[in-house]
Amino acid sequence: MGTMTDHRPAEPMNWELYMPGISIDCVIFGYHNKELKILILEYKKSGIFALPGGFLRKDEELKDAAKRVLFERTGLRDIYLNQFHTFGSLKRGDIGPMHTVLRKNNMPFDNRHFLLQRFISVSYYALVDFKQVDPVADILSDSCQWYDSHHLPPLMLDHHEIFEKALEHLRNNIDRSVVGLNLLDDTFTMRELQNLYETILGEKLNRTGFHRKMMLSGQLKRLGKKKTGKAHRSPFVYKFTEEKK
Amino acid sequence: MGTMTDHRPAEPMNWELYMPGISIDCVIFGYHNKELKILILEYKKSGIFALPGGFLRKDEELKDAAKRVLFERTGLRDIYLNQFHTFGSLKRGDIGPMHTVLRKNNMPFDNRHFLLQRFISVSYYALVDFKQVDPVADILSDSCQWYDSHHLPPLMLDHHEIFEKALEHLRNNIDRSVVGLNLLDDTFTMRELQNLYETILGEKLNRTGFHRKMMLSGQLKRLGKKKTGKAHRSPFVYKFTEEKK
DNA sequence: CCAAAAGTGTTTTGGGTACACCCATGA
DNA sequence: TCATGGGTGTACCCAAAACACTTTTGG
Repeated sequence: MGTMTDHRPAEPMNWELYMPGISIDCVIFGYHNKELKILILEYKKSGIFALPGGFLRKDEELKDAAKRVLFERTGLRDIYLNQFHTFGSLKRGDIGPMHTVLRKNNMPFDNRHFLLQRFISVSYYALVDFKQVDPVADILSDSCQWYDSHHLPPLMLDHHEIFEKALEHLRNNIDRSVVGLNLLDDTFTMRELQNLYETILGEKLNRTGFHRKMMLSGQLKRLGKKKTGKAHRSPFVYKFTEEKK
Repeated sequence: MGTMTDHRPAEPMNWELYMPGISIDCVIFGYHNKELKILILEYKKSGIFALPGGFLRKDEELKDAAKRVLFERTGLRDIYLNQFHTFGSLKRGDIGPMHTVLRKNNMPFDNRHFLLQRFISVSYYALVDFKQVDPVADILSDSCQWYDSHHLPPLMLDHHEIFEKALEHLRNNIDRSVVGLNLLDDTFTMRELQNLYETILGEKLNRTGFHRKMMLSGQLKRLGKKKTGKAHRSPFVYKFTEEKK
């Protein structure tokens, strides 16, 4: 769509309401066509790509801020959000890119502008339903869209490092979380679930072993058969016993 | 000892050099007499207990800041330091305790004092050699000492929650790190190493299984026998093959 | 010789992988 | 009936746990 909805800030931000020097960045994972997708936004007219991020309000819990940022960028609420690291590299203090953004947008600023300071980034990752996301650009960015994780545009500052660390955490925690819950349809075949796991982990898994492990985990409930129209036995479809978050 | 050494700041801090709103807290684990110890400092004349913490200089890498803070509080360098979480609860904005500290110390301040703002805390944990630590109080605190992790004093703000999360991370990562390297003497018996693991994990471990696993890990080198003076076979002593950090 | 703790060999178990085989389906 | 992919039983491997046994030491 691209239309501005009322919950998303259309007015210039009042920087006084925000904690200086602290940003929140989100690595938002989606899944489509056996590809792991990441949500990336592009700043207006500048050709600068970045993870969707935001800032911490002075009266706001850190976790709430992450949820709000995610909501403002994707319209999604109550998503599984995981804080995984805080980045504080001095390279983050490179004001070049943001300088460009402000200049290209004819926004007045001096060197003490809120956006031109050093930030440390408290970073979260989220798994969201690819199909339910309506990426909408905000006042500073003119595009917000999914990129295949293998073909990301060059990202500003250390955002690529942030993405890599998020992926590392996602891979390490894949067994402890119900990964498919937000990344697949309500019902899915075992092969579809396995494809998702293989995409995230970046490696092939044993088919029968995967099948057995998933069934023994108790996370799955088997429903009826699915007609594929293909020349082979029709697979069962499954759903997660846990409710969608 | 308690004497001020030259590397520790004796002068009032120049708050201009520091990032506002960002603190660094360290959960420093030691080990002694089958007890897990935590380093806690007490603010002068106020009866307020806190984790040793500090602030991030504007020109400083986050990780370097954590190392510096640890150094200033314990005199230890180059310790295994692990960032595990960033805490941002609004309760952290409770200025009561710090207000008390400043007042009791007759330090001039107004409500915009650096220490009286909301902080988010980037938190690290470290494993240090109990015996090599010379806890020295700094300008704001009048004691800095080890506490048994089961008998901590009431800690300010959310510091107890920080400690609990650090312990959780320590337990989860115990297999992936050479836990005893800084927590035991240079040489130790297998039983002493097992005692350490059991103390950290808070549960009994199988003796023979532990023995075998440790030997197979390749982390240990067996040295000579140790005379215990007890009425039983004398154990071997071991050391880590990896160098002390 | 006994008790206590250390060290080690043997057995059992359980999870993971590999492989074989059957099943269902449409061409 | 063949090819294809889904589901399941069986065999095997390896690491961890459980157990038994021996060794060493001081009393």
